[in-house]
Amino acid sequence: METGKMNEKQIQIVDAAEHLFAEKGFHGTSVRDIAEKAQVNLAMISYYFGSKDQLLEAMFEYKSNLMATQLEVLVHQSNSEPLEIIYSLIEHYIDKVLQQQPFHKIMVREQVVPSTSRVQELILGMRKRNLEIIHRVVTKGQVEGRFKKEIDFPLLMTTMFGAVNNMVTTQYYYRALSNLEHLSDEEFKQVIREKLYKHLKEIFKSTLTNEA
Amino acid sequence: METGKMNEKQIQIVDAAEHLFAEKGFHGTSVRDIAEKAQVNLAMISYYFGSKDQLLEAMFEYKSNLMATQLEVLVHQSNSEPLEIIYSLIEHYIDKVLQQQPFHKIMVREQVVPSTSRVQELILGMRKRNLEIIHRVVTKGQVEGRFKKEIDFPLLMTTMFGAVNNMVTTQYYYRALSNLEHLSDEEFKQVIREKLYKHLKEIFKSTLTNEA
Amino acid sequence: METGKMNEKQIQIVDAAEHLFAEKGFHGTSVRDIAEKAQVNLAMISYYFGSKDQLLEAMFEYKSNLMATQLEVLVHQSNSEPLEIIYSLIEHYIDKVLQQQPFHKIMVREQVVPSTSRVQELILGMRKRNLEIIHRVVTKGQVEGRFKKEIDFPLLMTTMFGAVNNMVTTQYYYRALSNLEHLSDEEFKQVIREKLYKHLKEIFKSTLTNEA
Amino acid sequence: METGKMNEKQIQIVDAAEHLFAEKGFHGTSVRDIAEKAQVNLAMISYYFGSKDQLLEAMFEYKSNLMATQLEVLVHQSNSEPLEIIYSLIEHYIDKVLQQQPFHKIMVREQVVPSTSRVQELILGMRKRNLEIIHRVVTKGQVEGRFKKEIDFPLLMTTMFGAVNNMVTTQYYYRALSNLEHLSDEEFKQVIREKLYKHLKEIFKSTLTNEA
DNA sequence: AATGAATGAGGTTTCATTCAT
DNA sequence: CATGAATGAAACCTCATTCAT
Repeated sequence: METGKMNEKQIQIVDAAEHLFAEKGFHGTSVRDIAEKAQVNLAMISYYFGSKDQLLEAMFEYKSNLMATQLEVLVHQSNSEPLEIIYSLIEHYIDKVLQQQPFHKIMVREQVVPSTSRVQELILGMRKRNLEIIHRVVTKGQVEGRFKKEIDFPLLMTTMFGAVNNMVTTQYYYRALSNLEHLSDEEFKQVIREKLYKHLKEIFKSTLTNEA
Repeated sequence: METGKMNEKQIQIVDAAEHLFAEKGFHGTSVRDIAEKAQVNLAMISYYFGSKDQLLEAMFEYKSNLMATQLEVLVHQSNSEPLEIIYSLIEHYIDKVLQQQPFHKIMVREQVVPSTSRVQELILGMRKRNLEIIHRVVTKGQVEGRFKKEIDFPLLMTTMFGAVNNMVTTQYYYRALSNLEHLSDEEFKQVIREKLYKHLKEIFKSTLTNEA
Repeated sequence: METGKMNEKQIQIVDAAEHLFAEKGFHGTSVRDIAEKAQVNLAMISYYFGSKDQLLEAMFEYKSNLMATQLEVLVHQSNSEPLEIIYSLIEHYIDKVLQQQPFHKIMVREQVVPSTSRVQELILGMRKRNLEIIHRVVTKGQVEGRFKKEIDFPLLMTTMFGAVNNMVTTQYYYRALSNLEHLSDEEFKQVIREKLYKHLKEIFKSTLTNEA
Repeated sequence: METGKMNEKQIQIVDAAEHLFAEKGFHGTSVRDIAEKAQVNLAMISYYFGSKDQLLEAMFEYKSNLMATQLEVLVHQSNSEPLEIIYSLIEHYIDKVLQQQPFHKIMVREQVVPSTSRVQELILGMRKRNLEIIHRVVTKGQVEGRFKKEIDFPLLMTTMFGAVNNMVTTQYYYRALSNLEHLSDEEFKQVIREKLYKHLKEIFKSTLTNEA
């Protein structure tokens, strides 16, 4: 399945699958469910994607391509301070996740298993790419003397990924515990976006620099 | 299923299920798999737990009780500074998660869906309990003038839960990215324990206090 | 399983089974249901009766003995006219069925299959005995010149059995169609008892004799 | 399941199920048995009917429609005497039952329980329809002064249903008791058809009219 | 290119029964 | 004598996939 070569029906299917996998998990979703939600003939899924597994793979190929595009641009465009670049990367990541919530829920579930499937390869690839990009910026900051010398990037990334993913996957709890049930979904999304911006920036700042 | 009233066979089953659910997900695991792994007759699972769903519930009841015990003790025993108490709570939480890794992987998966099942109730309950405990300590710190006045507890908790859970569920990636494959599982566990201790303490410190 | 040698627990079981078989059929009832209704340990059913099948057999032995007792007496005691004897036999049969409704419902279900099980043997035996008794009376009536010469007893019996059984098994429909829902169960029972008395006597009279 | 829209495979299944349910009862028959007898894949039964219960329902919808067709015609076509119309209705009913013996055996079993399932609804519907039709004819006879004024239709119907059903379900006994084992099945069917014709006509005549 | 029909495999659960005590 | 624990067999159903058209 070559990326970007999906026709309308295929996208319908992937979209339906995305929401269902996010909600009920891969195994908890039947191809029948997907066909129904996508308003597509049951056999079309095998016809287009070969199998349910391959549908998931295609989805990851498709989505990971959609996501990994502009990071490079972000880094190179800005000539500002390393911390500012980091900030914009953080914002970018949070935005992406909040835009692609269902897909991230799927990732949270599927990354649990360290199997060597195509899907895990893709996740690892995404992680690596993200890590390298931020690594370069951080190194730059270190060279410039603005960042600490000893920094555990993977751990910092884990913190960011973990905090954001946890917020997305457990927003229901967060909403209840913060008494934000009166907000619309969109308003609530804005609230957590801003909160995550601020919070993660502070964490990165205090972890990377010596400033308070 | 009353908690703490499990016999040996029941514990065998729950243990087997725990590992399989963690690895392959709830729907990805068949009761046959569980019976096989637990070396128990297939029908015994229904016999003891009624159904696969109820087995999961029983597991959550059982485990959540195992986990929620000593937090209170920790808080009340120590008469030291609020930050020290917080630190010990953080350590305690990290220890628990690292000890109960399979169970936490299950939680990560199952907490995704905001349904109103018994399981989600239990997760919410655990979260609430944890939140209240830390809330009290933080409030104490605020009253004593040691902590900032404006603190978003749920967000801070989300960060801790997220970072730790993400580390646990994606340790495979972390290990690869940090070039720690040469360590034994146990050594690696020690490493991330210490890293998480330090890292989260710093985050809490910088978030709660005005110190660097 | 010798008849009449049942202890209290066994009778409890048979009673429970009787009602459940009547309501849900033999196969539709599980031994668990029976044990529960009889408030008896599950294993006791196999223990006392050997198997579910044998429980049914024991029930039939027990019940058929209970039922077949006084018919002979009825015939011999009365020296009155044949038609009067027939009448009292009809009444006796109707009374028995109305008293033993659950058991008759079971019979209606179980007599459907012409297998050669012990149960069907018992049903056939009961039928034969009943037939012989009425046959003797009818023959007497014929000899005395009061009854027609050509009479199809089995058909007449079938009519009686069929009408009464159908009334018992479908009393729900009859009650609805006759607008008798306002009556209590006991009152309704009295009503259909009297109706069946009268109706069947008329049928027997017009079938057996030349009178209007 | 829309009536009359069954394809060949579906009819195969329903036919197989009909015979098995008649012989062994609904619960005594497994879907495996049905699939085997219908020479059809096991999964097709769920595929076409959803479940075993729904298969029974579909069967009842299908059969009850097959049966309820020409009664009206019978009544309206004949301009003859009420009693003659009644006679033709009786014959029609007996013919139907003898043609559809397996289905009637199922009805006898299933009508026992006064639950509010779809199946019982359908049985009640059939009964009501039949009752209304004969009711109109009887009323006509009463208006014309040919029939008695006080007649219990439901009871008379019960007698007819009961006698015919009992004959069908217990024909094995009847055959043995009447020494008709030497006849072929078809011959035996003819015999009981004629016997039931004659017998039920006499019963209706003597019940409805004042003639001998 | 697209699909309605069909299916083999495997899912969970319930069953009647037995066994050790 | 009685029973809680255990089990093999079979129940019904759903699954992902394929095939003929």
